[in-house]
Amino acid sequence: MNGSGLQIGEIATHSGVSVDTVRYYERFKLLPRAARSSGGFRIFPAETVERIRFIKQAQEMGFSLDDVRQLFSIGGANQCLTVRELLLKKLVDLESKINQMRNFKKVLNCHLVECDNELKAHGDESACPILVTIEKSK
Amino acid sequence: MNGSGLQIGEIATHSGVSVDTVRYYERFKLLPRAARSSGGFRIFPAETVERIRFIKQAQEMGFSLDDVRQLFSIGGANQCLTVRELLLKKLVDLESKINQMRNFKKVLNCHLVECDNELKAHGDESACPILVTIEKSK
DNA sequence: ATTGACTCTGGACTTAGCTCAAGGGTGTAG
DNA sequence: CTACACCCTTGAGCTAAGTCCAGAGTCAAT
Repeated sequence: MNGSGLQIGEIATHSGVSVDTVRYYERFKLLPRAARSSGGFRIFPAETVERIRFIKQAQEMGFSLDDVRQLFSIGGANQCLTVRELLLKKLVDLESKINQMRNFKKVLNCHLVECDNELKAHGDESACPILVTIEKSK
Repeated sequence: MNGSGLQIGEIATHSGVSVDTVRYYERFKLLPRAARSSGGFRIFPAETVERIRFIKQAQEMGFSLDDVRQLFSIGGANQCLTVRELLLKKLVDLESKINQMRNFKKVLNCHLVECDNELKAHGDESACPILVTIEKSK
């Protein structure tokens, strides 16, 4: 029963989420309501897999499902501006997040080095020096 | 009533969270149980503010409160290794996250440019080109 | 002694994003 | 025709990280 439509299970495994999640996304309008077989099974177009992957990626980047739906729910004219603003805002977020991360990475790295030195010097027995330092790290 | 102890409200405003959150953190063992006044009011040492800020920062970096508590809950010897592993894991996470973000930033930037061009070319009336492109973006 | 701002505890409620369960139907291979 | 994997809907439950509430007590100032 497979011209070029996929069942929910196939979609799920190919996109790396659970069938429940796929249904959830449909309910949540992140996916258009899928066509149904005569018996009521959902039949998805193959692109759905890509779409779900996109959703997941956006999510990782700090977009909420609501945000993503906004991106998708663009009808015709004029709303380009809305999308633009959303993207712009998220871009700024991403940039500052990246900077914060770089910083924090340094802090953690620093702790790691201390940790290693301590281990080398006194073995397992010594108290961890990280916590002392961690309190001071802005 | 202030030698060098702070009330919960002061802690809250100085560290930028709500009093409820401070109490929550105490219950959750992210803060040591605070001393109490004769009447039962919590009295915090000033460092608590820094500690809460650290928690918030770690959280931003993708640590869960549970992770943070692990960092804090180090007793004495030997657990240095545990902390080490946690930090190491988080560092790797951070790095891959940063890369993902760089990537996604490019994708979004690309969309923005298209969006702008479209607006310049056809004004508000044109359909947003982002969505077409977005579907294809891995 | 009264006011008004602040705090206490315990527990219920919230939001996002799933995840599970119950009870039943579908599709196909043997 | 029966087995078995898969699917359906509805609706409840879960986790994280708070947030809010009621009813009561505390503290400093007037």
